[in-house]
Amino acid sequence: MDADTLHAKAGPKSAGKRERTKVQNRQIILAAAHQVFAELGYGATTVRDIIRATPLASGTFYNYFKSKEEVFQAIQDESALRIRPRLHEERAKATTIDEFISGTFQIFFDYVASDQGNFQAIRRNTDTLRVRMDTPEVIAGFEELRVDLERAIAQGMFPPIDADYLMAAIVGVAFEMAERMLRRDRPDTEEAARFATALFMNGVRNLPHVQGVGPKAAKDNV
Amino acid sequence: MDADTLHAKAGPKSAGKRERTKVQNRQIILAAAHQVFAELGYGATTVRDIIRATPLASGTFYNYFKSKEEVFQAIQDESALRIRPRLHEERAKATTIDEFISGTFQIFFDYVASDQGNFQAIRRNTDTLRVRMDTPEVIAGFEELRVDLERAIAQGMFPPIDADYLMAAIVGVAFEMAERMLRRDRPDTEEAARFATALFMNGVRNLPHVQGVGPKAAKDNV
Amino acid sequence: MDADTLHAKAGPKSAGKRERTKVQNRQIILAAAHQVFAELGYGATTVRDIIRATPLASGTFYNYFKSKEEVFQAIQDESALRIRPRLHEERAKATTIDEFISGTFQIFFDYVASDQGNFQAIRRNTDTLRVRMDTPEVIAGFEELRVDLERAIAQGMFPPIDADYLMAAIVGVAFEMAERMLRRDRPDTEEAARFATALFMNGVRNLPHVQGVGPKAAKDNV
Amino acid sequence: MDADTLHAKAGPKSAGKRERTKVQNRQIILAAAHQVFAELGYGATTVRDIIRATPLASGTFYNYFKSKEEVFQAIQDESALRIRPRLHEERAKATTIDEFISGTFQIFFDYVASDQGNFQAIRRNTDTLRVRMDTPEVIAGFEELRVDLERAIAQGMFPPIDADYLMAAIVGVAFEMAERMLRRDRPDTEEAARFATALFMNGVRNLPHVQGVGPKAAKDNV
DNA sequence: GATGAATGAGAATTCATTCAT
DNA sequence: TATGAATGAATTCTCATTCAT
Repeated sequence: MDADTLHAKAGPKSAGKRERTKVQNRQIILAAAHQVFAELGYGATTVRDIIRATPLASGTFYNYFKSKEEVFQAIQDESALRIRPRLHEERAKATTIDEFISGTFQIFFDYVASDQGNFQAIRRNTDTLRVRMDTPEVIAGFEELRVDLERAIAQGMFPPIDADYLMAAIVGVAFEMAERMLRRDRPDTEEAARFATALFMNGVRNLPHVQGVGPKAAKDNV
Repeated sequence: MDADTLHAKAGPKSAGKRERTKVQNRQIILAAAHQVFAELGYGATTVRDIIRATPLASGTFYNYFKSKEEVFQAIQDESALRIRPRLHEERAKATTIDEFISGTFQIFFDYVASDQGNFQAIRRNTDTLRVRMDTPEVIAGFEELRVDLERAIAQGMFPPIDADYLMAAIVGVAFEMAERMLRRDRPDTEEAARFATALFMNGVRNLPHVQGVGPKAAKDNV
Repeated sequence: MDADTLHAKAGPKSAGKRERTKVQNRQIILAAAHQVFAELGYGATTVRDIIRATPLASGTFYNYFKSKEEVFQAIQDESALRIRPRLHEERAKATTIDEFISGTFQIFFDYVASDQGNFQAIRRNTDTLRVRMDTPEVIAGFEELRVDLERAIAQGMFPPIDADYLMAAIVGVAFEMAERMLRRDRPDTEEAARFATALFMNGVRNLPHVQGVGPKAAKDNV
Repeated sequence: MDADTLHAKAGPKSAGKRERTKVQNRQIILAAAHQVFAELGYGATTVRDIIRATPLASGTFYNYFKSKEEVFQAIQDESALRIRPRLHEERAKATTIDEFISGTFQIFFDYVASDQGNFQAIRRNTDTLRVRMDTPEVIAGFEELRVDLERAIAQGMFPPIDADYLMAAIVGVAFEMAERMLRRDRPDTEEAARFATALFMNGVRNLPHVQGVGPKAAKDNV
């Protein structure tokens, strides 16, 4: 008999053991799925693999998700849900293009670096190079960026350019660079943000110079 | 023992028959795999799927390839052989960053827009549109880019920048913009290439201007 | 602890509440099972199906019944209680074979034609129409017939004929004709009962004559 | 190396070992399904049960049938296919109602008795009282009976009665009585045919009399 | 009593691969 | 070499039932 049982009437905040176990199990499954996706790649992992990485019974999985695709989408959604407010807030504060762009990349790379498991589960795949499912939350995140861009254009911060393509370019660079960044020995989010920002601000010819043609770590992991 | 086999023994003239059949079967399998990868994506396709898309018997598959991984590799090799000339020709002509970048995007967007079989747009659930990019051909194309990029830096055409990140940026923009482009009513590969090239050459502030805040087509297809 | 439970403890007046809920739940389960058996057929329905058709929790089911077999039995028992009066009334009035036979068919065809919920017509594949007869009520109905028939023979209303075969013949005709009847445009239970009764009373040569070789409706629905 | 291999070119009749094994396996599965349906009833048997009653691997089942329903239908079809010509031939020879009716029942009951496994598999069910799937062949058999009846009516052998209902009545009596007959200690097909014929010729009051109210065997098996 | 999540046995089905023909 | 049926491990998913709350 634990504390909760003793104080079952303490208030609405004590959700009850049942409720807590449910939330816990969902997290257990999501964490296990992370792990397995990151190890085997999305295409190669089976529901069994996920269950095996869990102390739960096979049937329990299906109390929470209908398929591995659904777990995957849940992971994506949670991710998008966590980062979206931060990105939006940062962009809202921006008064110049530079702030808008650099803020977006910095927040994104920081998030990715702090939540490696999540991002790697989504992006790193041994067999297929890219699997990205557009869950409602992810799409919403893209849309939010586009709306923010259109607002910035309307306000005159940006010139009247193709917001749809610019959104795509930002998203593409963010995701693809994030993946590369995580493969490096010591991911440096500021370096990545600086690179991306410089590219968007001044183009290829004004990117920061480096020693040699590229980082060693990258070569090993093509 | 079928007619072909019987003929093969009829005389020295048809001695090449067997050889030709072997080559043909290999091509049949590769073509089928090509098709199926494009439809289902590499991760989701099974050897059975490939065999089913073939007039051949299941056992025959194993006379040519050990697994779908091996077919994948073969397609990559063959497609690299086919794509390389186009890429090489274009990039070999490039003497400036501008030509290099614009050539790359133009080729890629043209390729995506024209090669229907490879880049089937598939709708998932209700509102999500994804484009299959995990196809041997595409991956080979990116590897090409990577190699060329490193060469260009080594030759001094590009400043000594982070080639790994630059490749990622190009790939990300290419991918993501391609998807957006395909959603538009009448995909305009030159417009897309112009946009991407301008971004990489001069940054956000010098992108081509448009009427209104964004193209109409994009709005319809969110 | 919900409102009902709280009320139950409010005072002596609602002391019967719990009892009433128990009876209600039993009825809820029986009604749901009734429905589901009619839809899926007895063989194909699972306990889960029954629970799903209920607002109750799965565990609750087992407070009332041990298995679907037990629910089946309970429905049979209850329906026998409900049907018996009608059957009894009709057959009790019968003093002749004719009345017995015609009463039986008339009741059965009326029952089938009227009780929509129980006798769902199901289409299999493309062209096959079947009528659900594997429902507790129907089975109970046939058992009734069997008992009554044996009683009638024992009472001397029928000659000492093979009751087992006669029961089989009546059941077979009832089943098969009922299905045919339901396929017709406007099922006419009296016509069907007249036909069956005439057959059993006087044989094929004295069946009611019709225009043409067969009813139009029947032809349309083969 | 068996005879077939040695004489592989003997002619089209020697189907080759592969072909023979295929036919054999199909028969093995059908026979096992018979057996299991008869033992457990259609509703309760699983594909696994059928496979278990077979020396074959689980996957092999699916080379032949997609589900237990399909096996069931195959059994029915084979059955119907075997008996239909005999029934038709007999009815074609008939010049009187009596011959038509008695021929039909006699052939049917003989067939059922000689092929008990088959019929029981189809009809005897512990859980649901009746499962009969109308496969194309079975439907064709019913239709054939109806056509024969309509022809007989047109020829004046039968009076102008409802052929559809009469067909249903004959089918119902045949199936239901057959089931009862098989449950008896020593199935007597002539007795059954006599009973059914007498019923259809002269009605209930002229059925053959028996000692007691019914056979002992029947009582045990209700 | 009511609840409904957990359980894990077991059912349906697919898979890659082999091998006799 | 081509064939394609056989294999049985592996996978997805459902089920009846239990039991802590």
